[in-house]
Amino acid sequence: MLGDSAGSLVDSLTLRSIALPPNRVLVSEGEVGVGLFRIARGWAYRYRTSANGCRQIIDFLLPGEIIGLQAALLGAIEHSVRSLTTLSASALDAKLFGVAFRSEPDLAVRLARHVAAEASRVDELLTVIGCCDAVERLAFLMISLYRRQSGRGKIDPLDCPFPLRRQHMADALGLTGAHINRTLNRLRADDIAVIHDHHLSIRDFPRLAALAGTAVP
Amino acid sequence: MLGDSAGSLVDSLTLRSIALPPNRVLVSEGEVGVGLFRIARGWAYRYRTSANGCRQIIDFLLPGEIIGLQAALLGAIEHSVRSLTTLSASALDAKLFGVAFRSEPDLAVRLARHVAAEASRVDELLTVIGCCDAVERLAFLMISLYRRQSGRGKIDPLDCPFPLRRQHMADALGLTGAHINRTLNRLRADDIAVIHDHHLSIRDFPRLAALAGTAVP
DNA sequence: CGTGGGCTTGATAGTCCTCAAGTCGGGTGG
DNA sequence: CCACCCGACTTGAGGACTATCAAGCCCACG
Repeated sequence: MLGDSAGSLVDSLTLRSIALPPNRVLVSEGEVGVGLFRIARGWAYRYRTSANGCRQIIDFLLPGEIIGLQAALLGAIEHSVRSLTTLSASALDAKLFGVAFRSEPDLAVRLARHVAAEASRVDELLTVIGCCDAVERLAFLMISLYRRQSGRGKIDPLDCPFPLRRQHMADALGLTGAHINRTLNRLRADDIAVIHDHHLSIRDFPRLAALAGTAVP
Repeated sequence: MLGDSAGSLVDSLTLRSIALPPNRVLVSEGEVGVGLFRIARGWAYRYRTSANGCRQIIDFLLPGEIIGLQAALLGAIEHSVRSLTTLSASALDAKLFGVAFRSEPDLAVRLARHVAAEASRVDELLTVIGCCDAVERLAFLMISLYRRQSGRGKIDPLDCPFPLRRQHMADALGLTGAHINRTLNRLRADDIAVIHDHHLSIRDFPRLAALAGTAVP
């Protein structure tokens, strides 16, 4: 997500590498010394826990992306982050900000753009949850994660890794695991898309895209 | 929302002032020459239209806040903005960014923080819509808009302007106008909060805050 | 081989939507 | 000044979608 030229500076601020098994906490809501990481391999997700105990997944984080930017800017952190798969990441020095904003305006712009792009994705998810039914929500999640992976090249056409459990999809889309299951069944019965063995196979891209409410490109 | 020292630079980049009646478009989804505004008086809101024609209000924008930051950072704009009330705002020069990020790191940080704060509000709204029922959603919206106004001082305790129509609340919370109405009735019957004549009166702050899932401070 | 977690499925119930009719108030034109 | 009209609000009845709860299944793992 960050361009090449930024890589060198980011690399120079790398403190240490970490490796995590799936489902471990990276950052916990309310922490003060906020962590800043860059994902090398694996997926993570960002979530909040509502007062009634229910979890809302806000965004998924893929390799190359940065964890904790929003938190570092705001000082306090309002969400938690967990590994979704086995994860390896590098911890970055928080003074990346001081450096970036003072002496590297291009990197600063890039970081700000990263925050804005993340925000735009959340806007989109909010719109889908607020406006769409279960089939459309699931279609959106599939198309969205498929595109984010294909954007980084080397993706089999119409097939990509999809490491989410039923419960992750449910918590991301404001549904229950049971209903996710029924909805997946419908998508499979209609021969639109199938999730099997942690892989997504898109059988009918145009129809899936139409359900997701996105253009076909 | 921006500190005083930033004001001078922001002011120096003011191009012209505009005034709008309620319910007018400021920025339209998909535009290229993106506008950047700072609200002087009145409220606006930011929304997206989903493929099925339904509208999702993503955030409300109050006096002092900046419209179009996310859009300016990303180049393309993914949402629309409308005036909620009579609105006056100043248009800012888009080269604010070039200037800010190159020669005014403090302002750059502040702008980035503004984007992050907006993003955090959207995260929160997403969590509420994904996890909570109608009463809790409405309570959240009330507390949230009450706090944003009281944060800027001079607010009658437990009473504040609330210029939203039923349909605005519905579109912000993923409900329908009819159900908003029934839910408002319940909050009034339980003597928790009342909306009357575009004003919100909080009758029982602790219970409203509990429903909203926020601490009482 | 037992155990636990994730997945699957059914029956039932609740929340919220849809649609439609009726009310109210403010603005406009005669 | 009054009649009219339109938009916003209100309320009811019925139905759709999704949640809840519970049970059974399967596989990986100890």
